[in-house]
Amino acid sequence: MVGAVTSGGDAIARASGGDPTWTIAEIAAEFGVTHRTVRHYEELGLISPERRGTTRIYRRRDRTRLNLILRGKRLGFPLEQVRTIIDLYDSPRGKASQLEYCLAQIDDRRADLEQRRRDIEDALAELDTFAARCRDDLDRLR
Amino acid sequence: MVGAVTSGGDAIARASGGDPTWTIAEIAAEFGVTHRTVRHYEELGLISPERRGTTRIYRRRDRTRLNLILRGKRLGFPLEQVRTIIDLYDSPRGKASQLEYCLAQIDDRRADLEQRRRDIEDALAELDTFAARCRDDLDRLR
DNA sequence: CGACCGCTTGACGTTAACGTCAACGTAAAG
DNA sequence: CTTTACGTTGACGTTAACGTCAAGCGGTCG
Repeated sequence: MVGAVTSGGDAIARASGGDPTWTIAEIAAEFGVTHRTVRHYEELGLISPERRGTTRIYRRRDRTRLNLILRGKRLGFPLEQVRTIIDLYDSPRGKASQLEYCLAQIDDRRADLEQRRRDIEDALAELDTFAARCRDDLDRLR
Repeated sequence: MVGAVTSGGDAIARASGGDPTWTIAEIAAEFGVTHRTVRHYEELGLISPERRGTTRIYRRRDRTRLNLILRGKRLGFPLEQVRTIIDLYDSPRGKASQLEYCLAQIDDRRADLEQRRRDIEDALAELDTFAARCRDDLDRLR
């Protein structure tokens, strides 16, 4: 075994010289999903790990994407929409027209996220007033 | 036609004396969903409109619930989870034990919503730095 | 009175996001 | 060299959230 490994039950970095890689099982376990889920994301083109022969090899880039995907899911975005934002993040931005398109897309996403933020603020505010009423009622019962 | 109606293409309040009611078509149109969707929510027990004979009659209470449902959907909550929060809002709160249960539930929901808010803040922050980089690149192209 | 409109119920279809199962390859371990 | 563990490709199953007919009922308009 080579290389300084921080260990601790985590997935272990392979390829002593290069950057660390992970197997599908390690990735799945670490992100709290099944290997089927990971494969599903690949089928949809959300991630595209390298192959050593037929075996999938995951790198940092894939982990970054998985984080984006799972956050998107927590936020309730459909995977297709998650794809558009991932594609946005590594779309070609060489030409001015492409950059302007990116900026436009970003504005769209911003608007969407801010709508959700408002919804969340509203929901939290309602919960708070409801909780206050509950506490009042509880106090009055004593 | 009786009663002060603000009109304007909106659904019109019926039942001159009592409180306003709406048909399923009006409700659906106003909330931007299909009547099938409204019926689906009823099948899941999320709303339970009155009946005049066989026809559904929607009141303010149903509209409140529909607002909760649709906001829950925008936030990506499954309808079953939406139901739990709706049920929470009009659950019995006469006894202290019930009020304490409510407060506990509220804390759960709060935690969930705050996680989502963090996710959204993160996503917005990333979008912002990405947008800044895009604008930089764009400036440098001139 | 017939036609039409809106409402209702039932039942089957569809899409997204996986779950699950079978069958196979391969590489290290006994 | 066989067993065992992990990985891979299909392919079909499942659940949620509706969509989409089909068929029937009840008022009202001409």
